[in-house]
Amino acid sequence: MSQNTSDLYQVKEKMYVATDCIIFGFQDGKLKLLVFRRKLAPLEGEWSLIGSFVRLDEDLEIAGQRVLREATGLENVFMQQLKSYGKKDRDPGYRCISVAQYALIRIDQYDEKLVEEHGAKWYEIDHLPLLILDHNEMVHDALLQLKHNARYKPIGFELLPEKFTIPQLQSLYEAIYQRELDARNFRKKVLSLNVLEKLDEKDKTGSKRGAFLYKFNYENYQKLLKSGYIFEIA
Amino acid sequence: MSQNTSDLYQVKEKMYVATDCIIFGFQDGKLKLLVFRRKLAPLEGEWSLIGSFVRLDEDLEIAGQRVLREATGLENVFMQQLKSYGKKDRDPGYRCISVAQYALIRIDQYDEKLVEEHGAKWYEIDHLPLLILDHNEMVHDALLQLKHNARYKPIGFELLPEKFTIPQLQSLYEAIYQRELDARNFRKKVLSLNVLEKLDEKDKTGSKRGAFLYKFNYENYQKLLKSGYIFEIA
DNA sequence: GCAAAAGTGTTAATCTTACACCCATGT
DNA sequence: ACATGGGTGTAAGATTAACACTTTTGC
Repeated sequence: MSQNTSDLYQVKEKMYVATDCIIFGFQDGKLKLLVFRRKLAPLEGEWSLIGSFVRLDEDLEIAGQRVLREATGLENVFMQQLKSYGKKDRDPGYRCISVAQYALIRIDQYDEKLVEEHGAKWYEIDHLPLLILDHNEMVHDALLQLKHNARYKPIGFELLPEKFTIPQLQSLYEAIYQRELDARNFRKKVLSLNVLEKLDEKDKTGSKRGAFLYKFNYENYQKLLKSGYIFEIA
Repeated sequence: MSQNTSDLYQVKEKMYVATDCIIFGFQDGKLKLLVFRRKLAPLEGEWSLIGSFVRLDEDLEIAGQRVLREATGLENVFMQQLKSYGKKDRDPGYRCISVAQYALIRIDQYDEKLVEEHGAKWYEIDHLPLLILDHNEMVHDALLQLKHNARYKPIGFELLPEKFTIPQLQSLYEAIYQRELDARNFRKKVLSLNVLEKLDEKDKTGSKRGAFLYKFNYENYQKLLKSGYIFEIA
């Protein structure tokens, strides 16, 4: 009976639902995180992940895409739910639960300009500033998840340009795993999966000799999955 | 400017936050799910996961433990967050986001009685009834997660009694993975991890000869982790 | 011509898989 | 004595890990 009473009581208790975005990028061989100066009190001016309250008339996933669009101008970005943070006192102002979602975006000149306009900054993942609330915890959890997921799913490619070289891909994985990989074994492994399509172009930015460019072939990846073979890098 | 206006507007929009529990158990060689008859309109009497609104003054994790306690009488149960479900129209009555958490519990006679008192029923995982809302989707996602996590973390033991035999453990993993395992290879693998402590007792319920009982040794598991060796079963 | 990154194979070690018979005991 | 599940080892195949030199080209 006391249970029922309390249940009825609780029915009235709505709370704020926010979504915060952990935005990863890759540039100059470094894994980077996009952080923002908070624009509202309390904690105005502190470093923070970008986030927003979820609207009553929008799906959670849509809210994440909206936040990203409003903050960076980017659309159709790879995004995946991490987990929800719901400690009762995680936000000092009011009771608020936050659904963290992480995004992988391709940094290029265009993006960088947009980002600057929005007052944001890319930080190297191992030189992050102190973030508000539980945002550092979110980043930590997201990085663990990224390390894990990049290994078993081809999500790393979301961080690279459409055309990339094998050394670039290796450098990305080294940044994610935070350890060095053997170039010969790495090349052998990724090529053996048959999901990379070799192009007739070379990228000369990385060396005088130039390295061949590749594209990720999604159809071949689907075939790989159907064959029962397990995608795994490192 | 229109962004700012809408942001301010949105600040007022709270919503219901619920948590739903996917409760797994293991009995008679089968992986089972605990489902409940919904007690409130709408959809009263339909099969459902057990859940509750999260209270303003309780952590998300605590809410999960409370739900489980109220529904089954069990305390200190293994529980882990799955993900949050936030489609805007997932609940026809009102806007509500649900944080799904999955629990692993040891079924025994005592538990079964409690469960019955609460009007719940254990269903085999591959003969589930139709559940309300997006609950079947939650179960599906939880099962995928369980398959994955049981492989890399010693959470399977949460489903077994404190003392168990190797054949029981194998049967559990077969139920989770939904495929048969080779008895010799399985035994070799789990014993090689050095996290099982062999007891001087035998369990005779499974055969005339009886099988030795083992206990999971958490300290040894910690040592295994520190050694850098990767826990993996199958 | 030299510095700098791209590209290429082999071997040993490890891990995984497949597979068949004897053991202990209750009936 | 027999039926039932418990317990044991080995060999072939697959995967991983370690390792060094040649190629190309801009300067």
